[in-house]
Amino acid sequence: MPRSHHDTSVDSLLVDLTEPQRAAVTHTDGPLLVLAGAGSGKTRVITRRAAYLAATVARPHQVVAITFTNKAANEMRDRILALGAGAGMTVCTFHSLCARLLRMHHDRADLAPNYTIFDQDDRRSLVKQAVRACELDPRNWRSGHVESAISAAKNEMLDPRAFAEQARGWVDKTIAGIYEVYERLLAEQQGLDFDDLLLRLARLLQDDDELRERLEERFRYVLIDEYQDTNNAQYAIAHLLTRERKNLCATGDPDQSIYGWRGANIGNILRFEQDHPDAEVVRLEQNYRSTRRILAAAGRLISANVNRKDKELWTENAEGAQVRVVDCDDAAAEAGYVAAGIAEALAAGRQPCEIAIFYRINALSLAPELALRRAGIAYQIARGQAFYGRKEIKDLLAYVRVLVNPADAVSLRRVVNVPARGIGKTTLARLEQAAVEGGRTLYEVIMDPEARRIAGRSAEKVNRFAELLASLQPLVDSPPSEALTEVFTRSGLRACLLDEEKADEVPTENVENLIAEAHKFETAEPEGTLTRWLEETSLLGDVDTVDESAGAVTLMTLHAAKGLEFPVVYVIGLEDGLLPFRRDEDTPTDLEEERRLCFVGMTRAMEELTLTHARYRLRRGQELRNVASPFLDELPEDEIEWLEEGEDPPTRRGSRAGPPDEAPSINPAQWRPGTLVYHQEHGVGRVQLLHPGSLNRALVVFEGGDAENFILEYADLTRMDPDELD
DNA sequence: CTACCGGATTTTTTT
DNA sequence: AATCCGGTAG
Repeated sequence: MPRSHHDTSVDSLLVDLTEPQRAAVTHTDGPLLVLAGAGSGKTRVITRRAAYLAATVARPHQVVAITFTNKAANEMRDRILALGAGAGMTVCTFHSLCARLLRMHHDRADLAPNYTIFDQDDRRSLVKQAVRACELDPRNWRSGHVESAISAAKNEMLDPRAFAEQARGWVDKTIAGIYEVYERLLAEQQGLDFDDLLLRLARLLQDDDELRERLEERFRYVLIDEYQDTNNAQYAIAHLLTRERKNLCATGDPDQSIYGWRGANIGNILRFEQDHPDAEVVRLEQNYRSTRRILAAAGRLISANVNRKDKELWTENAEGAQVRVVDCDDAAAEAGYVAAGIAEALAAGRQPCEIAIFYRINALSLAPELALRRAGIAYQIARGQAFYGRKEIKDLLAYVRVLVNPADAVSLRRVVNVPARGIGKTTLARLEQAAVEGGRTLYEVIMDPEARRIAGRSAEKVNRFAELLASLQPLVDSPPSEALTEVFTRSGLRACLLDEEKADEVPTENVENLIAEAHKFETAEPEGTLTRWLEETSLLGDVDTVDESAGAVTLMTLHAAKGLEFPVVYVIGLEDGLLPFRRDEDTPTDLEEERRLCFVGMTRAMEELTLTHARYRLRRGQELRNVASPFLDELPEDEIEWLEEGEDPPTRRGSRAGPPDEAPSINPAQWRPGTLVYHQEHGVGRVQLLHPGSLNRALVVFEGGDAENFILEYADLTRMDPDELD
């Protein structure tokens, strides 16, 4: 390639950058900290810099860029490729980098090559097992607390012994015991939990100088995004990988640190300059994303944080509309307001993918979902985990996991009697006992014709199960989609689902979608093994499933929203106790982190931002009076427009424009006592009583004798003509 | 061994 | 409200 051509392409990487952006991009060797405010073009800088490195001082494969989510990684990879440099660059999340390196160097890490990644559920079940093994009452040692204690310990890079040593009270000492057993169980099953992925790689790099040097040689330039949300293990990895060359580029924003609760250490970014006295520091404070008013509101909010480096974002963007703050009666009214506003925006020409709804907790998605459905507006929820958490999906995955890693007893136990094949608790307990006594895995015991006699009357059933497993085993070398399809049929899962399908064909569809996903994986990675696919699947995050091209409004938690942007944003549930969140009176809240979370949500908005609050909200089944979030009082009045729901809501002002409009308005005349209705779950019923009001409520009694109160505007009730009966 | 019932606990946020 | 667990009955 002629030299001049080369130079032009490098120039084109710089030509449209501002001075600080260019400084960040062209800094090649030595530590670099990019303090990038929200919307300051950080991704642009990272991608340009990666491409610049690959075009000047490094080969693409010597650059590794680490992001927070897979979605961010994919986008970044695409953008770098689009710049014409960087095929072969490593762009991935911390977790997937760790998973891959540990797999590659399993021998040095003292791991089985086919180790499996244990997710939250698996971890829970192992913790429970550990609690039982310690002869503690599972009711007093609720897994939630123990799990987070163990996770915290791992984030601090404390092994069970170190944890026991620093344990103060009796509670911690007991947890140390559980931790130890948990680790043993995990090791027996060749499993690593999410925290282990980081911890084990950090330890490996610490202990194995030769490997560390090899990896340093390979990854000469390390870029880490969202550095404010790294935990101690990630911090250690970052520094171990850059020990000789110090080519560590960290980008982030202390004001967007929102993962303290899972061990993220905001100190990592605040200390960067002390860690690296020779570091170049670039500040990006011009915002290209939001209108002036949105930025002013968000900036005022975040300035209320005391523990904070002062920083002022500015923009040359238009002033824009005022930020709307809306008081609503209850969650339904709030959702109705949001849905109506969205309908109007769509009517005005907005695309659905330009609109997002954020909330503090997942439970808040329910009301908006309902309202959007009633309004005929397509939406998607960023909740990838939920899909993989489905029963039928987990069951199928468990079979596949057993193929990949027969030592995985959590999965084996899950499938041993799914579909029901007459191997119950007693039999399983006997088999497990035999396993413990013989120092073998549960799988080995099941497969061993001798030991199987232990099963007594159920021996024949265990026999057949063993044969099934043996016959499935060869599928481990098949392409993932094929393995899944075969397992689905031969395990009897498919028949079982079809059997139950009478009313519900969704589970089968879900499995089909899973297989389709596997197909996609094979296309992208033709050499991809089942093991790799499983790995990728277990490391999928919630945001990773959102699809801009889906033509749908996006709903997600504030945490998931980090790094994204939308022209139109609604943040709902701005109530004291919800945002800022308060679990209960004696669990302290990190108010500053909550405020940063709110800040993150607000700064996702490019043009229109609406914050809503409901005076009454259902919490744990009870309706509670809620006070508006103190954060709302911290906003600058000039930039805010306060609205009462119903005062001048953006309801049908162009009444016929917009999508099929079955919006939350019903004709009360169509409803009277005696009206026949159909409900998905309860079947056919008859309206008994009506309570008209701003929302029409109705008491419905169903054929089965069930009686339910519904809000007609939102309930999934279909009116029936009398002659439709029978 | 399965099926069902009542009580307890849950979710705050996630790779 | 919904799920999950343990216990009991069949």
